[in-house]
Amino acid sequence: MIQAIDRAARVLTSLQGARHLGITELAGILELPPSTVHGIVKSLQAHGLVAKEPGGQRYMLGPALLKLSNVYLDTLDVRARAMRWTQELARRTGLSARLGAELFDEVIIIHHNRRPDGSQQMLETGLTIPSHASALGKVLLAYHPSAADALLATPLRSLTGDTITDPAALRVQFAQIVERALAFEEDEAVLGESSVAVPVADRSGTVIAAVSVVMPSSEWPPEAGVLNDLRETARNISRELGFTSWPPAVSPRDDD
Amino acid sequence: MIQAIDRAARVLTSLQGARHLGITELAGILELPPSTVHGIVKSLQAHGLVAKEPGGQRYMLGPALLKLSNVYLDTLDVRARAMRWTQELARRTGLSARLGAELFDEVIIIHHNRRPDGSQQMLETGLTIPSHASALGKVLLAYHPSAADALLATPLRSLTGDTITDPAALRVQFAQIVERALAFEEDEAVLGESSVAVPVADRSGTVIAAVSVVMPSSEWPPEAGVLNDLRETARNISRELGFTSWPPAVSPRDDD
DNA sequence: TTGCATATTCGACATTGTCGAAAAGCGTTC
DNA sequence: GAACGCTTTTCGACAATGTCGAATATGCAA
Repeated sequence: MIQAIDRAARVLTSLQGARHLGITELAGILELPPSTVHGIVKSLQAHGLVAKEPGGQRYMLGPALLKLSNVYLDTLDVRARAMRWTQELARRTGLSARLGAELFDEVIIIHHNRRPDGSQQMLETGLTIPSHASALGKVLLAYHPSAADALLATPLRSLTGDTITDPAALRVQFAQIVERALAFEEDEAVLGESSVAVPVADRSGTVIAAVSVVMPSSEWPPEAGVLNDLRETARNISRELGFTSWPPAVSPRDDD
Repeated sequence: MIQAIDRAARVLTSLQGARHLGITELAGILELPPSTVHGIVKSLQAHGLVAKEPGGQRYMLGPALLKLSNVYLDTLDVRARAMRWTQELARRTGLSARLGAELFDEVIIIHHNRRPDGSQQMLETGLTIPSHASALGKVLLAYHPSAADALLATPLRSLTGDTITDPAALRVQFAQIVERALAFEEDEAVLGESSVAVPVADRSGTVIAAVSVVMPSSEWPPEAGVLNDLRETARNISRELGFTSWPPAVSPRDDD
């Protein structure tokens, strides 16, 4: 691990949390001398990864990140394949559909279809949810034991009163998830919101993403038709990616 | 400029261009030994800025960029203020509206409202356009002379047959743009598409963004009403940002 | 204007990244 | 099915590079 790059990435992460920070504040967070931090920030700024806030002496994240992330989304094969299927899923179920991928101990939403009723809904692409509190995340963890082991070895944060933070309880769920290729979550991330998720596998059989539908907890549990639509969606996407032997199995991974 | 960070950023830029690259390919592009590149890529990967492509030995941009860029958009004060005004602009004019900011020699679209007719339109947020070929970009250059000087000192790329690549011609336009607080572009970026843009200034009077409406070239030129709506929009956003003495003037900048 | 806090510059030092060489994987060909 | 060639990955000595203290400049507040 190259120190300078590690520090640069930590600068970005700090700005991700705090939005606007001066050199001294950053130096405090990173426990480094201000002059060192200054050199790092200037280097990032030269590439547009960090920008000086207009009319201030503090720094914020830079526009180059937006361009990079746009290309990132374009690069994702799963996303391109999944889009038409999730749209159909949202249409058939009348619910909002999400496609999520693993980002360390969180799930990041890489595509989203609003529920068709047209109610005002925010743009969710790019949002992250702690894996243990979401159906998407539980799917990804269930099929990625080494990540699950690492996560369960740390204390888990509770987001609502209903978030499951007990490692043993989660392990039981993971086993059931793999067995049924289906994960649930009731009010565990957001009160009043529940979801169901299924795995998406690529040609090698590795689970690389998950699809979910989100519904008001008042409509819980989902009808059997919804579960079938969801399963079909994941199956269709996986098939497009070259995976045919549904359901997927837990596969050992390199993790490198 | 810290060398390691510069190299890391160049890795990201290379992946932005090529989507998928192996260590050897990257080493070729950056003109560095593969072992050096490997160290850099691994460091970026540890922070999710780069990821190994599923089932391959090449690398691509990573999901952490999406999270960072989402926070970037959230931190932009202009964007938050502008959204309701551009929506109104799109509604009144029946055209698609854009909000753009400077990213080196390009404009990056930080917000977008589709034209209300509901035709299928792609998501433009995050797209970049060479500044000299867009109305948004020409506004930003006209109010940022040092950037304009730097850009005009380099050869300009032609995107369509109508792209203006002559520095002298552009300088003439810049003068007119500042005078009228209005920039035009006819088929200069995309054939069949033309646009008009106006500056957005912050409390200090610095032009930090631009708003535009895009229309089919067949509807060119825009009616006076459109120009008025556009001007009003920019004025309202600027006022929300604390700038009152419309129109903005070219202001000297630190550029640091 | 003065004073304080923060950002920025500079340069000597030694920590840190670099890069050649060697090893390990992977895919492909014969 | 085994051996080749290509690419990725590991390792460690060297010196180039980043680091950080001190000094300076800048900006904000009183």
